[in-house]
This record gives sequence, structure tokens and C-alpha cells, in this order.
Amino acid sequence: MAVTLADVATRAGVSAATVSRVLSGNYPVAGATRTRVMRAVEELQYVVNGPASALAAATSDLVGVLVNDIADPFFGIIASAVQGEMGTGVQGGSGGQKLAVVCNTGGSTESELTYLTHLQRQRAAAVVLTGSGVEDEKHGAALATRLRRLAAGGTRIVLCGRPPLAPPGQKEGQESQEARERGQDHGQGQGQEQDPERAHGREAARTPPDEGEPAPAPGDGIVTIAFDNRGGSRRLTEHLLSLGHRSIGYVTGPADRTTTRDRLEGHRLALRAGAPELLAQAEQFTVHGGAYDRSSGYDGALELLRRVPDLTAVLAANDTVALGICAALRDQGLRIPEDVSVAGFDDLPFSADASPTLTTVRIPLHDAGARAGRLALGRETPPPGGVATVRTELMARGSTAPPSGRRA
Amino acid sequence: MAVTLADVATRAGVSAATVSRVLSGNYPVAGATRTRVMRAVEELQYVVNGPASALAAATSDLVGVLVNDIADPFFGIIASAVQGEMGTGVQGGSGGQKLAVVCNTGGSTESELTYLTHLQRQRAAAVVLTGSGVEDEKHGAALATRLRRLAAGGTRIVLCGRPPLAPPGQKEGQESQEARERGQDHGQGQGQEQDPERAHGREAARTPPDEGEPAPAPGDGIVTIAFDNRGGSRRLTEHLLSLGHRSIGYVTGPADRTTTRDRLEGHRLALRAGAPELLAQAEQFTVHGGAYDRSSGYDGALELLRRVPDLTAVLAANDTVALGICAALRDQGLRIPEDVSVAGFDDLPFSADASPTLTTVRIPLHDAGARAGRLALGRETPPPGGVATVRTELMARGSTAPPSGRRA
DNA sequence: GCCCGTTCAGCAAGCGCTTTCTATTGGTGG
DNA sequence: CCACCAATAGAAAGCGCTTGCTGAACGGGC
Repeated sequence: MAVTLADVATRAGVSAATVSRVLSGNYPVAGATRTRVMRAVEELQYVVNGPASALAAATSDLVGVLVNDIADPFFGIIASAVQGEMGTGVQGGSGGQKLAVVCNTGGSTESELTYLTHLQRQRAAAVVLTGSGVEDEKHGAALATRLRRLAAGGTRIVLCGRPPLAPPGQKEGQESQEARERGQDHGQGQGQEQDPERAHGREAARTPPDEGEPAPAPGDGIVTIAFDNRGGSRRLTEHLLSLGHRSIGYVTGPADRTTTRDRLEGHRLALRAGAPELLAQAEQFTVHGGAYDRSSGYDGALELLRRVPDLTAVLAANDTVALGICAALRDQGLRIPEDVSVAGFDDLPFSADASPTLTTVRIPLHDAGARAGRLALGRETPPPGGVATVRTELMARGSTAPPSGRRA
Repeated sequence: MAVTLADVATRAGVSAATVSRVLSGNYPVAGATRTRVMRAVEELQYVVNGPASALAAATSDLVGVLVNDIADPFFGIIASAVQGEMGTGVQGGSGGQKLAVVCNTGGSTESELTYLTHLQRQRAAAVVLTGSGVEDEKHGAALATRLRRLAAGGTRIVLCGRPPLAPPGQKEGQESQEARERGQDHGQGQGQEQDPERAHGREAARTPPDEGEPAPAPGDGIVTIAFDNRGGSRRLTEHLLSLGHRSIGYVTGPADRTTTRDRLEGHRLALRAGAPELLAQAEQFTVHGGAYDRSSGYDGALELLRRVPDLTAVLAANDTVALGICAALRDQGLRIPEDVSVAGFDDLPFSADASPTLTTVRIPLHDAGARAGRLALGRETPPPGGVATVRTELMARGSTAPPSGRRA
């Protein structure tokens, strides 16, 4: 039905092997032959059969990108940065091109796992997990196990915007046993001896410098690009404190997310260091938002105002929430920043041109995503220890100012 | 290396064929056997090798979703609706589950084609193209050809939110021939007559009855879910006219996009019908925005104000642009809707809780996406003629009101 | 003039799974 | 009691591509 390699070979008057080699471009082929083959390919509009080639070569050109919310620019920016790295840095041949596919988990641990299964089934070349992870004991373990299995199978794993995986617990139950068994089988039967080259090639690629040791040091080869949420949040709160605020509300993100926790912790750290007297009532000043969305901010601000009428500043889990807060405050007749200061987190594009411009913490999402992409492709050497933390930067803008004292 | 079907078979004491059948569940297998196999699968943590099975079965479980801007909720909503349909309606077996992968074209025709190549290579089960297409003669032809080839190869094609493909020109031949035609087009310039074909195609699509010809009329199996942008836009303008506005600005979307054109056309149609005297200066009241984003609206509004100081209403290409317009107007000290009315398009979630709530035109994006997903899976019978147009609905809200007369 | 190193192309063996066709049952009706 | 059929399971032939190995042709050095 479809055009096959053999068809092209016939047309070009060569063998299928030669066509394959011309297309992958990793084998010497005489110029004339190459030209003839390319012409045949053109004429026949030949397109490689991905599954077949993936099967034969035991590689795939799929790279999965898991995001919590496809409609959130936070993820959109990361995802497109990752995609941007996929087609680059290769010669003419269509080889080397990867297909980045973004999978929308909707923040559900279940579909996260489902997608991983799909990607594993496709033998994806790499998987990039973005955004905050869910802090659930059970899920965390399941996820870690799964990721390590994937990594062991040759899929590169990159975490972007979430903390590194916890080291494998001592429990793991049957899983570990299974794994162990399988490992043994391999060693003896078809394992390393079967295709020492491939295995070796992979190792070499992963650890150019340090090798020699049998044990993969920080090991499993899972790379992490963490965001310094805590530090950024801390600096943000310090900024507010230094402006003179002492009545600072906080609307968090959804519970059980690493990002939510880290940002809140940073906030508390700043309080502890700069205004310990506020710590006692900290919980009173904290509203736990249900999501990283606008309405969460709107409702949170209202709740906060109810609890603390003389509020002079509100911190948000992220920029989107901050915008919701702004809306709520305005609806209550409060001016920003004269009556209440507001600050967000992430520095998404719209924050700079909101009115007033939003004070926030900038995360270099694009850079982080691009780096994640390169790591996923193995085009960049992993950071020492397998973990890199990207710096965050306070962007003090129009939405924060000293408390006017006019209220309260 | 990885666990294979054969491993499972050995462990379960059956043949590989049996395991395969148990997993795909489309063949009678004795209960006891099935149980044994399932247990072995569990114990070995077996995951099917996608490429191998795709190769053998000549099918794939990939469904591609092409979007113009992954960070825009418009696409996010459609994409997640499509994804939502993927895993549904199947029994226990992991069969039937498809993997919806979203590919971000960034609105570039080039990467649209690149992604299609990738998906063709993967032998994707279906491809859903969302959002406005680019109105470029050359690209349009290339795209149509490509899509038809894909469709011919068994990949289901669904267009969601863009007009149906132009019928295959009499050409289709070699590149050279297309090039020739292009040359002619250039020579003549680009008047309205430039794409008579498309216009005709649309007509035909709208009127399924007229057919009868042997030609595979709606044929190629490519299904379209079009949005009634023109009608919605027209109703929106009618709304403004009926409120008494006579000085109505319009900030368009990016040039050469079907959606941009259709919405503007709807607007002009309403003017022609309801206030023909305004048509003469229509171009004066129209600012051509560069993108469907906020800053495009902000800048557009400023420009409009410069040209037409006594503006009483502004229509935006979409909601995001409308928000930018609102920001600009506010920054100019104008109140909405007292001084100027503003309206958007799409009715994205944030529009309902903006302040003031935004008058807009609702497109059932979720429903449309879900339907596209079902069509892609072949779980819903295509509409007659292969084209369905989803209705749009005027949502009159707080951002529009009668002109106050206070200004101008 | 012979031998060997190069270069380039073909052969053929799989990759792991699906699926057709065939074999082995155990039951049934005549 | 035997031929026959339904129900299951297995054997084996690919699916289209990659790649190790073999082979042919050519050139240069001794």
C-alpha cells in the first residue's frame, strides 16, 4: 500500500540496504548512488515507516513532554522551548529530528502514569516532566519506580520545574524483587552479552567523563532542572517587609504540590528571619487556594479580606492567581498598590503589561525548557549530581509600594 | 533487554501468540489461560513494544493534534477535549487507548508541514488540525496535497476550527506544475478572484444535496468542524449597532488567517446590512493586529484612538485582544462600557470573570474538540458532506452598553 | 605482476509483534 | 462407537527497516 524502502530501492536500482544508509547518512555511499536514491525518494514521495525503523533500530524519535495544564502559559512556554530544541543541530539528513509530543495530565497523577505507560510503550527516546509534582507518598513511589524503569530501559528522563526524585526507598516491595530477578536473567542470558555495543554506546554517551565505576553515581541517569521557588519566594517577601508591610496575606496554590509548598516555605522563611512576630498568626494570613487559576485568587482575596480587613499586601502562588486577587481587590474598591500591594510568581508575559505592572519573581522558563530539551536529546552534559537549580529573580514593579497607612 | 512477549509467554507456559491474543482481547482464550497470562504480565511488568506492534498490525495508537499556539487557552481547551475522548469507551484491555499528542506549530506553515511528516512517519491513526489556517496559495496547496495523501494512507484527518480544504485543483501534479501556477498568480496580483476554488468548495460543502457526480465529492474522508465565525461576528456587530453605536473600531487578528478574515467579513456584512453609511470609512476604523495576543489589542486600541478620537466601541479579533484593548482604554482614562464598549470573541473562561465581564461570542470549543476527537477515532459518523459548522452564540455582558454621548 | 588495503554495495538475519493456518482437544449426534 | 465440530492453543510467516558481514571492484606498493 504505502511506498516502502524496497520500492525506492528498485526504482533507484540499488538494494534496500543502500537506501536505508543513504537516508540515515551514517555510512559511506558513493555520490552518484546517493543522488539516484534521493531522486527516487522524491519521485515516490517516500516517507520512512517509523514503527519499522524504531523496531529495527531499537530507537524512537518521540520525546514526551508531560505538563499539568496545557492551557497555562507557564507550561506553554516550557513546552515550546523544549520543542524548539528538537529539530536543531543536525545535518541534512532527516535523521536526528525528534518529535516532541506534549501530554496534558491535567495535574492528575493517574493520567501522569497513563501517559508514561504510553510513552514507554512507544519506547520514547526521552520524557520531560514539567511543573510541580504531587506530594503523595504512594504516587511518589509509584512514579519514581516507573521513571527509573524507563531510565533503565534507555529512555532519558528530565524533570523540569520539580524537585529531584527521592532516592529509591528501602521498601519497594515486590517491585524491587522483580527488577532484581530480571536483572539477573539479563546478566546471564541475553543481557549485556547480547548486544554489548549498544549498551556500551549508551553508557558512553551518558557519562563521557567519569566512567570506570560500575555504579552510576547519582545514578539512574535522571536529570533534574529545579526552580528555586523557595529562594524567590523568600526574596519576594523580604521585598514586601522592607517596604514596611506587616500585614501580608498569602494565597497558595493547590495542596500537595511541591511548588506550592516550596513557595510557601520561602515566604515563611522570610518572615522568620525578618519579622518573627508575624509567624504566630501566619496561618491566619494564609488562604489555601485550590488551583493555580484566576478564580482561586479572586476567592482567596475575598476570604483574606474577610479575615484580615486591614491587609496591606497579598502574595499569590503565581501570576494568574495574582491577577484574580487584583480583580477581587478592585471589585472591593481597593486600589493597587496604594491600598494593597500584590505580587505574583513566574513572571509570565502578561504580568509585565498588566495594570499596574505586576511585581513578581521571574523564572527563566524558556531557558529552562530549552535546557531540558537539550538534556533530553543528550546534547548537553548533565549537571554534576544530576541536579541543576535555576535562579529566580525578583521583579519589583508597579503593584507593590509601601503601605499608605490610609487604611487600617 | 526489555521484557518481551516471549518472556511473558514462557513464564505463563503458553505461546507468544496466546499472550498477544490475551492482550488484544479479540480472540477467544480460555479463562484459566487468560488469568495465567495476566499474572505473568503483572509479574514481569510487561509493556507492549509499540513500534513492533504497530509494524505488525499496520496500525498505530498515536493521534496528532496540531495547534497554533499551545499557550493560548483557545487551543488548550480544544486539545484537552480531544485528549479526553482518547481513552474512553473501551473495555478492560489496554487496547483501544490512543495517545493524543499535541504539536505546537506556532502558527508557522513550515512546522505544520514538518509535524505532518513526523506524524506520517509514525503512521498516526489520525491527525486533528485546529485553529485558523494560513491563507497562502502555495501552502494551502501543499497542505491539501499532504493531507489527502495522509488520508489515502489510512490516517483520519479532522479539521477543527478551520474551513474545509479546497477541492483538489486540476493540478496536483508535479512541483514544477504548481510552481508554474504560482508564477501566474503572482503576475496577476492577488485580487478577490485569487481563490475562486476555495469559495466554490465552501459553497459545495454547504450544500450536500447538489452532487451526484462521480467525483468523490466530500470524498477524501477528511472531516471538517468549522466554526461559524462570520455569523457570530455579524451578530456581534448587529448587537453594537442596535445599542446605537455608529463609531465602531475593529482590531483584527494576524493577516492571512481564515479566522481573521471570516470575523472581519462578518463585521462588514453587518455594517452593510445595518449601517451602510459606515462602510465607506470602514478601513479607517480597522486596525490590523499582528497576532491574537494582548499587546496586539493594546497597541491597536491606541492606534484606533489616534485615528478616531470619538470612538464609542471596539471589536476585537478575540478575547485576549479585547483584554489588551481594555487595558489601553483604561490607561487612556476611558471607562468601559460608559465611554467605550468593548467586545471579544471566543468566550474563553477568563472573559466571564474579567471586569467588566466581557461581551463576546461563544464558541463551544470543548464540544467541538470532543467531537473532533470522536471523529478522529471513528467513533462518530461524519456529518453529511463531511462538514459540520458549529453555531456560535452572542454573549452580551457588561463590557458593552449604549454610547453615552458624553464623549465626542 | 601479485597481493592487500579501500571503498562501496548487497545479503540476510533479525527487531517483537500480529495473524493466518494448522493441530489438538473434548464433546455430540447418528 | 466413530465421524465431525466447536473451542483453544501453537507454529510460522511476515510487517518494513537496520546493520554485521561478505563480496566485488579498484589502485597502489613491492
